[in-house]
Amino acid sequence: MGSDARASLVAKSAWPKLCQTPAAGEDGSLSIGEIAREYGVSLRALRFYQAKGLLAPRRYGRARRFNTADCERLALILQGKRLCFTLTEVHAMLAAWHPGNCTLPSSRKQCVEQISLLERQRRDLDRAIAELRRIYSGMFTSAARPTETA
Amino acid sequence: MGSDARASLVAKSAWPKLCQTPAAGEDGSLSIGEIAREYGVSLRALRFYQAKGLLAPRRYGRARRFNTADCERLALILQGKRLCFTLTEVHAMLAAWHPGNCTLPSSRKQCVEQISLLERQRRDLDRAIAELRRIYSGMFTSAARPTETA
DNA sequence: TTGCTCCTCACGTCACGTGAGGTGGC
DNA sequence: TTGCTCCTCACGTCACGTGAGGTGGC
Repeated sequence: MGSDARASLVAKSAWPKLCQTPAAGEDGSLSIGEIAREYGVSLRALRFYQAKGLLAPRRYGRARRFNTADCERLALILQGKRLCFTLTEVHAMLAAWHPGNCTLPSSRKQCVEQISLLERQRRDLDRAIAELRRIYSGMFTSAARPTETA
Repeated sequence: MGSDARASLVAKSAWPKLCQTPAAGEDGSLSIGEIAREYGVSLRALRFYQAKGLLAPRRYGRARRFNTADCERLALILQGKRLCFTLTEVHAMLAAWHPGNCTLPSSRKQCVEQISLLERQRRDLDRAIAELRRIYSGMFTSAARPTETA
């Protein structure tokens, strides 16, 4: 292991032109695989968030490196998704976001409107569940044993 | 109006080769515009359901005509959507559906599984709403007036 | 040479929305 | 000629999933 570490240092002191990837944990940054595991998201999702301008990891050659600020942004993105905001909305909120703010939605209006949107969705869900339960019950009454529901 | 109706009858008795569209209501069938208005769906949605094999209206030339059976199928499709089934699921349920059955899901298993899916979604919605309310409340305590929530 | 991790296209999914450009009968 | 209704492509939206084909270091 000791000779391996030394070999790594040697390689670092003579960085090749096309591959300047820091070794894992060397500068506290994470590879795409590491941040994916850490936050429970797919590699594809991370690349997609970057393509949409939500994340902007550093590049070392072609490889991505996510630092602490990137991790914080990802946490905010995932909070936004949990709260059912679209990525377009998350993008706008991140643009208006300032350090020290630990939650994504920054205005009362955003909260109120999202709450009423989600409450409407919940009512639709409640109706669907109630209708499914009625149908389920009807399957017993219309079946061979008409007294089963009694 | 009388002469209009007669003209329509004349036209019917000498149907042109490329346009055999029956006049509105003449055979009880509906044009795409009529069924769209009747059921509150878009023309695009109706064409999409047809492309997916969920509807199969008759053709008179290029125009579509929806008869009573098509209307019944559309009602079932819309019920399936209200119950949050995917169109793929609706397609399979329609294939297994037999006349006299007035609801779409035909097995208890389908009902039970859909109910548990929707209940899971409702729990996620509940959590999101609760989190948004906490954030909203926090905006008052962390703002200029710290006693506002008391 | 094999295995692992990373990369970039690029098409697929889901349920349509939205033009574009054309037809047909009053 | 205008207005209405219908038509067929075909690309756009949303948030990724899923290969395909290639690279780089151990």
